[in-house]
Amino acid sequence: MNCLPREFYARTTSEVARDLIGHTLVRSIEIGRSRRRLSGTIVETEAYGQSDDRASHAFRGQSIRNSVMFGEVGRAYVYFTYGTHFCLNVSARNDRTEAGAVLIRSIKPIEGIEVMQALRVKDDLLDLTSGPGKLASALKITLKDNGLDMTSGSSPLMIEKGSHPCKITATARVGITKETTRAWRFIDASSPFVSKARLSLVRIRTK
DNA sequence: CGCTCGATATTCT
DNA sequence: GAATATCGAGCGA
Repeated sequence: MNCLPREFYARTTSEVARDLIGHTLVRSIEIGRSRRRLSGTIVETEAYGQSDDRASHAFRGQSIRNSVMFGEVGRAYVYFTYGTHFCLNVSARNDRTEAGAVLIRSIKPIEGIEVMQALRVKDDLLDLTSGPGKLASALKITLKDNGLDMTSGSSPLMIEKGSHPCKITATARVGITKETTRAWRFIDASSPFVSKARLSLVRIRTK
């Protein structure tokens, strides 16, 4: 359909993370007997590598949890963390790398906003999907979605082509304690829908 | 506003 | 046992 093709994800994870900004995350869920389409524009991502990246889940090799990071690119890697939240990644890496993924941190809500508000039990648009845990909750993403093909138009979770913004900013990743100086977080700096990351951790470097 | 802290399950040491 | 790719309530200014 209109999905980003598999080849899009077969590149260096930081390039994929940067280029995902502006594309559209699309979610299809069942409510009773009908299907609802939820979507939003990706405005914030983070790249995670493997043996070169001590902050990556894949750093110590393959396990049950991170196996999607080692498999086919363009698939959903969902994990559970802090006992309460799910986070959505898409697997990506170039052909010289064993594993990698891009964490989708924030989207700007577009379609199915009232459904997201009900799932989040919150109305404020700026607080609806501005963070990886919030976004997963608003789109009803759980471990059941781990491994879904995000390049297929028939998948309940996919990424469609959007318009790439002209100005993207790279900053340090947030919420990690290792490799904190690497500028592998990418945001559409003009969007108010990026997460409110602790500013003290963010070193701005305009690209 | 901004900062601190507790929740809470899975993974890692 | 400790740490965790987080969030939101509660507090003080």
